Amino acid sequence: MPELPEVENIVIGLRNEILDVGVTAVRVNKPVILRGSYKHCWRKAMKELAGRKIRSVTRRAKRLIVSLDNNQALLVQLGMTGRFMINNSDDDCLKHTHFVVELADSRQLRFVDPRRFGKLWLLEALNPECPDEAMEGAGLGRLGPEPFDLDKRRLAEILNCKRVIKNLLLDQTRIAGLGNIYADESLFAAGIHPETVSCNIPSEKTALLLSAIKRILRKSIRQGGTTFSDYRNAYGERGGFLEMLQVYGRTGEPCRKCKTAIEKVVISGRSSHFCPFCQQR
DNA sequence: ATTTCATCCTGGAGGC
DNA sequence: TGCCTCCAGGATGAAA
Repeated sequence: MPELPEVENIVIGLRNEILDVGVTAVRVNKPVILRGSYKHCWRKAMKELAGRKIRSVTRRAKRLIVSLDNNQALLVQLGMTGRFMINNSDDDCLKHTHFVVELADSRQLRFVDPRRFGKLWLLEALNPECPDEAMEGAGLGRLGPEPFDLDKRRLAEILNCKRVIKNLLLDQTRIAGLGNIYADESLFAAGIHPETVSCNIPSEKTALLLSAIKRILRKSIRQGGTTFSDYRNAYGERGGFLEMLQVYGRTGEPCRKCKTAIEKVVISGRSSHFCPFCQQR
Protein backbone atom coordinates (compact mmCIF):
# COMPACT_ATOMS: atom_id res chain seq x y z
CA MET A 1 0.00 0.00 0.00
CA PRO A 2 2.16 2.83 1.13
CA GLU A 3 4.88 3.88 -1.26
CA LEU A 4 7.59 6.47 -0.68
CA PRO A 5 5.33 9.58 -0.46
CA GLU A 6 2.96 7.91 1.97
CA VAL A 7 5.77 6.76 4.26
CA GLU A 8 7.36 10.22 4.02
CA ASN A 9 4.10 11.75 5.22
CA ILE A 10 3.93 9.37 8.16
CA VAL A 11 7.50 10.38 9.04
CA ILE A 12 6.64 14.09 8.86
CA GLY A 13 3.61 13.59 11.09
CA LEU A 14 5.47 11.51 13.66
CA ARG A 15 8.39 13.97 13.81
CA ASN A 16 5.97 16.71 14.79
CA GLU A 17 4.55 14.62 17.58
CA ILE A 18 6.85 12.12 19.21
CA LEU A 19 10.47 13.32 19.14
CA ASP A 20 11.99 13.16 22.65
CA VAL A 21 8.84 11.56 24.00
CA GLY A 22 9.41 8.63 26.35
CA VAL A 23 8.24 5.06 25.86
CA THR A 24 6.55 3.53 28.89
CA ALA A 25 5.59 0.13 27.51
CA VAL A 26 5.26 -1.90 24.35
CA ARG A 27 2.43 -4.34 23.73
CA VAL A 28 2.32 -7.01 21.09
CA ASN A 29 -1.06 -8.43 20.17
CA LYS A 30 0.05 -10.41 17.13
CA PRO A 31 3.60 -11.71 17.57
CA VAL A 32 3.68 -13.10 14.06
CA ILE A 33 4.43 -9.62 12.70
CA LEU A 34 7.70 -9.46 14.61
CA ARG A 35 10.90 -10.31 12.76
CA GLY A 36 14.64 -10.22 13.05
CA SER A 37 17.06 -11.55 15.65
CA TYR A 38 14.62 -10.58 18.41
CA LYS A 39 11.91 -12.74 16.93
CA HIS A 40 12.12 -15.17 19.82
CA CYS A 41 12.87 -12.73 22.59
CA TRP A 42 10.66 -9.73 22.04
CA ARG A 43 9.49 -9.97 25.62
CA LYS A 44 13.01 -9.06 26.70
CA ALA A 45 13.30 -6.42 24.02
CA MET A 46 10.04 -4.81 25.10
CA LYS A 47 11.35 -4.48 28.66
CA GLU A 48 14.44 -2.76 27.32
CA LEU A 49 12.35 -0.31 25.35
CA ALA A 50 10.39 0.86 28.39
CA GLY A 51 11.97 4.08 29.69
CA ARG A 52 13.69 4.95 26.40
CA LYS A 53 13.10 8.15 24.49
CA ILE A 54 12.36 8.49 20.79
CA ARG A 55 15.41 10.06 19.24
CA SER A 56 14.54 10.30 15.55
CA VAL A 57 11.99 9.27 12.94
CA THR A 58 13.24 8.64 9.41
CA ARG A 59 12.57 6.43 6.46
CA ARG A 60 14.60 4.46 3.93
CA ALA A 61 12.54 3.88 0.78
CA LYS A 62 9.22 2.51 2.09
CA ARG A 63 10.62 1.49 5.46
CA LEU A 64 9.86 3.57 8.54
CA ILE A 65 12.57 3.87 11.20
CA VAL A 66 11.90 4.98 14.77
CA SER A 67 15.22 5.30 16.61
CA LEU A 68 15.52 5.28 20.38
CA ASP A 69 18.14 6.72 22.72
CA ASN A 70 19.59 3.29 23.56
CA ASN A 71 20.95 2.61 20.09
CA GLN A 72 17.97 0.47 19.12
CA ALA A 73 15.44 1.23 16.43
CA LEU A 74 12.03 -0.02 15.43
CA LEU A 75 11.80 -0.69 11.74
CA VAL A 76 8.33 -0.88 10.22
CA GLN A 77 7.51 -2.28 6.81
CA LEU A 78 3.87 -1.43 6.19
CA GLY A 79 3.09 -3.91 3.43
CA MET A 80 -0.20 -3.35 1.62
CA THR A 81 -2.58 -2.24 4.34
CA GLY A 82 -0.32 -1.29 7.23
CA ARG A 83 -0.85 1.93 9.18
CA PHE A 84 1.40 3.44 11.82
CA MET A 85 -0.32 6.20 13.70
CA ILE A 86 -0.90 8.12 16.87
CA ASN A 87 -3.85 7.42 19.11
CA ASN A 88 -6.25 6.01 16.58
CA SER A 89 -8.88 3.87 18.23
CA ASP A 90 -11.53 3.42 15.54
CA ASP A 91 -13.44 0.21 16.18
CA ASP A 92 -12.38 -0.61 12.70
CA CYS A 93 -8.72 -0.33 13.62
CA LEU A 94 -8.88 -1.94 17.04
CA LYS A 95 -9.56 -5.30 15.51
CA HIS A 96 -6.30 -5.19 13.59
CA THR A 97 -4.04 -3.37 16.01
CA HIS A 98 -1.09 -5.73 16.29
CA PHE A 99 1.50 -3.60 18.04
CA VAL A 100 1.21 -0.64 20.44
CA VAL A 101 3.85 1.69 21.87
CA GLU A 102 2.62 3.43 25.02
CA LEU A 103 4.06 6.94 25.32
CA ALA A 104 4.90 8.88 28.48
CA ASP A 105 2.34 11.57 27.61
CA SER A 106 -0.32 8.83 27.63
CA ARG A 107 -0.71 8.74 23.87
CA GLN A 108 -0.09 5.61 21.85
CA LEU A 109 1.61 4.66 18.62
CA ARG A 110 -0.34 1.91 16.93
CA PHE A 111 0.56 -0.46 14.15
CA VAL A 112 -2.66 -1.49 12.42
CA ASP A 113 -2.71 -3.91 9.51
CA PRO A 114 -5.76 -5.94 8.40
CA ARG A 115 -3.92 -8.08 5.87
CA ARG A 116 -0.86 -8.57 8.06
CA PHE A 117 1.61 -8.26 5.19
CA GLY A 118 3.38 -5.63 7.27
CA LYS A 119 6.35 -6.57 9.48
CA LEU A 120 8.28 -5.09 12.36
CA TRP A 121 11.94 -5.43 13.31
CA LEU A 122 13.96 -4.33 16.32
CA LEU A 123 17.39 -3.30 15.12
CA GLU A 124 20.59 -2.86 17.11
CA ALA A 125 23.09 -0.06 16.56
CA LEU A 126 21.33 1.53 13.64
CA ASN A 127 22.73 4.76 12.35
CA PRO A 128 19.71 6.75 11.09
CA GLU A 129 21.94 8.48 8.53
CA CYS A 130 22.94 5.23 6.84
CA PRO A 131 20.64 2.43 7.98
CA ASP A 132 21.31 -0.06 5.18
CA GLU A 133 24.00 -2.03 6.94
CA ALA A 134 21.92 -2.65 10.06
CA MET A 135 18.90 -3.58 7.94
CA GLU A 136 20.84 -6.06 5.86
CA GLY A 137 22.37 -7.47 9.02
CA ALA A 138 18.85 -8.15 10.25
CA GLY A 139 18.07 -10.10 7.10
CA LEU A 140 16.18 -7.44 5.18
CA GLY A 141 16.77 -7.33 1.46
CA ARG A 142 19.30 -4.93 -0.02
CA LEU A 143 17.81 -1.70 -1.33
CA GLY A 144 18.66 0.30 -4.43
CA PRO A 145 19.17 4.06 -4.38
CA GLU A 146 16.50 6.52 -3.26
CA PRO A 147 14.77 8.05 -6.30
CA PHE A 148 15.81 11.55 -5.21
CA ASP A 149 19.47 10.48 -5.24
CA LEU A 150 19.34 9.38 -8.88
CA ASP A 151 20.92 11.35 -11.67
CA LYS A 152 20.63 10.63 -15.35
CA ARG A 153 23.82 8.61 -15.56
CA ARG A 154 22.82 6.40 -12.63
CA LEU A 155 19.34 5.79 -14.01
CA ALA A 156 20.78 4.97 -17.44
CA GLU A 157 22.99 2.33 -15.79
CA ILE A 158 19.98 0.82 -14.04
CA LEU A 159 18.00 0.72 -17.30
CA ASN A 160 20.90 -0.87 -19.15
CA CYS A 161 19.53 -4.41 -18.95
CA LYS A 162 16.89 -6.43 -20.72
CA ARG A 163 13.93 -6.08 -18.41
CA VAL A 164 10.36 -4.93 -18.74
CA ILE A 165 10.50 -1.34 -17.47
CA LYS A 166 7.48 -1.70 -15.19
CA ASN A 167 9.08 -4.65 -13.39
CA LEU A 168 12.39 -2.83 -13.14
CA LEU A 169 10.77 0.21 -11.48
CA LEU A 170 9.08 -2.05 -8.93
CA ASP A 171 12.32 -3.92 -8.13
CA GLN A 172 13.40 -2.40 -4.81
CA THR A 173 16.96 -3.64 -5.25
CA ARG A 174 17.33 -1.36 -8.31
CA ILE A 175 15.38 1.74 -7.24
CA ALA A 176 13.88 1.81 -3.76
CA GLY A 177 10.60 3.54 -3.00
CA LEU A 178 8.38 3.29 -6.06
CA GLY A 179 5.33 1.02 -5.97
CA ASN A 180 2.55 0.24 -8.40
CA ILE A 181 0.88 3.66 -8.38
CA TYR A 182 3.97 5.83 -8.86
CA ALA A 183 5.57 3.43 -11.34
CA ASP A 184 2.47 3.71 -13.56
CA GLU A 185 2.21 7.47 -13.09
CA SER A 186 5.90 8.04 -13.86
CA LEU A 187 5.77 5.94 -17.02
CA PHE A 188 2.74 7.88 -18.22
CA ALA A 189 4.41 11.22 -17.56
CA ALA A 190 7.48 10.09 -19.51
CA GLY A 191 5.43 8.65 -22.38
CA ILE A 192 6.85 5.15 -21.95
CA HIS A 193 4.75 2.01 -22.45
CA PRO A 194 5.01 -0.16 -19.30
CA GLU A 195 6.05 -3.24 -21.31
CA THR A 196 8.98 -1.51 -22.99
CA VAL A 197 12.29 -3.36 -22.60
CA SER A 198 14.42 -1.07 -20.46
CA CYS A 199 17.55 -1.02 -22.64
CA ASN A 200 15.44 0.10 -25.61
CA ILE A 201 14.43 3.33 -23.90
CA PRO A 202 16.14 6.20 -25.72
CA SER A 203 18.31 8.64 -23.81
CA GLU A 204 15.85 11.53 -24.02
CA LYS A 205 13.10 9.38 -22.52
CA THR A 206 15.41 8.30 -19.73
CA ALA A 207 15.81 11.97 -18.86
CA LEU A 208 12.04 12.44 -19.00
CA LEU A 209 11.52 9.40 -16.77
CA LEU A 210 13.99 10.68 -14.20
CA SER A 211 12.36 14.09 -13.93
CA ALA A 212 8.87 12.51 -13.93
CA ILE A 213 9.71 10.21 -11.01
CA LYS A 214 11.11 13.03 -8.87
CA ARG A 215 8.38 15.52 -9.81
CA ILE A 216 5.52 13.08 -9.12
CA LEU A 217 6.95 11.87 -5.82
CA ARG A 218 7.53 15.45 -4.63
CA LYS A 219 4.06 16.50 -5.67
CA SER A 220 2.45 13.54 -3.96
CA ILE A 221 4.44 14.19 -0.77
CA ARG A 222 3.11 17.78 -0.79
CA GLN A 223 -0.44 16.49 -1.31
CA GLY A 224 -0.17 14.05 1.57
CA GLY A 225 0.22 10.90 -0.54
CA THR A 226 -2.38 8.76 -2.26
CA THR A 227 -5.24 7.13 -0.38
CA PHE A 228 -6.76 4.54 -2.67
CA SER A 229 -8.49 2.73 0.16
CA ASP A 230 -6.37 1.94 3.19
CA TYR A 231 -3.57 4.47 3.49
CA ARG A 232 -3.73 6.93 6.40
CA ASN A 233 -1.03 9.27 7.71
CA ALA A 234 0.23 9.42 11.31
CA TYR A 235 -2.98 11.19 12.32
CA GLY A 236 -5.29 8.75 10.56
CA GLU A 237 -6.02 11.20 7.73
CA ARG A 238 -6.31 10.42 4.02
CA GLY A 239 -3.89 11.64 1.36
CA GLY A 240 -4.92 14.11 -1.35
CA PHE A 241 -3.04 12.83 -4.42
CA LEU A 242 -5.80 10.46 -5.60
CA GLU A 243 -7.51 13.04 -7.76
CA MET A 244 -4.23 13.95 -9.42
CA LEU A 245 -3.64 10.43 -10.70
CA GLN A 246 -3.43 10.34 -14.49
CA VAL A 247 -3.65 6.59 -15.14
CA TYR A 248 -3.64 4.48 -11.97
CA GLY A 249 -7.13 3.17 -11.25
CA ARG A 250 -8.59 5.00 -14.28
CA THR A 251 -9.16 2.01 -16.58
CA GLY A 252 -11.68 2.93 -19.29
CA GLU A 253 -11.67 6.61 -18.38
CA PRO A 254 -10.38 9.16 -20.91
CA CYS A 255 -6.71 10.10 -20.87
CA ARG A 256 -6.40 13.63 -19.48
CA LYS A 257 -4.07 14.55 -22.36
CA CYS A 258 -5.60 12.90 -25.45
CA LYS A 259 -9.01 11.47 -24.38
CA THR A 260 -8.07 7.90 -25.40
CA ALA A 261 -9.46 5.32 -22.94
CA ILE A 262 -6.93 4.27 -20.32
CA GLU A 263 -6.09 0.56 -20.54
CA LYS A 264 -5.00 -1.99 -17.97
CA VAL A 265 -2.65 -4.93 -18.57
CA VAL A 266 -1.26 -7.41 -16.09
CA ILE A 267 2.55 -7.46 -16.02
CA SER A 268 4.12 -10.09 -13.77
CA GLY A 269 0.96 -10.28 -11.75
CA ARG A 270 0.65 -6.53 -11.15
CA SER A 271 -1.94 -4.46 -12.95
CA SER A 272 -0.46 -1.68 -15.04
CA HIS A 273 -2.45 1.31 -16.23
CA PHE A 274 -1.45 3.28 -19.30
CA CYS A 275 -2.64 5.39 -22.20
CA PRO A 276 -2.20 3.40 -25.43
CA PHE A 277 -1.79 6.63 -27.43
CA CYS A 278 0.52 8.65 -25.17
CA GLN A 279 2.67 5.66 -24.19
CA GLN A 280 4.17 3.86 -27.17
CA ARG A 281 6.64 1.00 -26.96
C1' DA B 1 22.19 -15.45 -12.55
C1' DT B 2 17.78 -13.51 -13.55
C1' DT B 3 13.16 -13.30 -13.61
C1' DT B 4 8.59 -14.93 -12.83
C1' DC B 5 5.13 -16.99 -9.81
C1' DA B 6 2.61 -18.37 -5.82
C1' DT B 7 1.89 -17.09 -1.30
C1' DC B 8 1.07 -14.66 2.87
C1' DC B 9 -4.07 -12.23 4.63
C1' DT B 10 -8.64 -9.53 5.11
C1' DG B 11 -12.22 -6.79 3.23
C1' DG B 12 -14.77 -4.47 -0.27
C1' DA B 13 -17.13 -4.61 -4.71
C1' DG B 14 -19.93 -6.66 -7.98
C1' DG B 15 -22.61 -10.60 -10.03
C1' DC B 16 -26.32 -13.77 -9.40
C1' DT C 1 -29.72 -10.70 2.24
C1' DG C 2 -26.31 -14.12 1.15
C1' DC C 3 -22.97 -16.52 -1.25
C1' DC C 4 -19.52 -16.54 -4.64
C1' DT C 5 -15.49 -14.74 -7.18
C1' DC C 6 -12.21 -11.37 -8.01
C1' DC C 7 -9.22 -7.78 -6.76
C1' DA C 8 -6.01 -4.84 -3.93
C1' DG C 9 -0.32 0.79 -2.76
C1' DG C 10 4.20 -5.33 -1.10
C1' DA C 11 7.88 -8.51 -0.32
C1' DT C 12 9.85 -12.95 -0.59
C1' DG C 13 11.42 -17.65 -1.31
C1' DA C 14 11.02 -21.28 -4.61
C1' DA C 15 11.05 -22.64 -9.21
C1' DA C 16 11.99 -22.08 -14.06
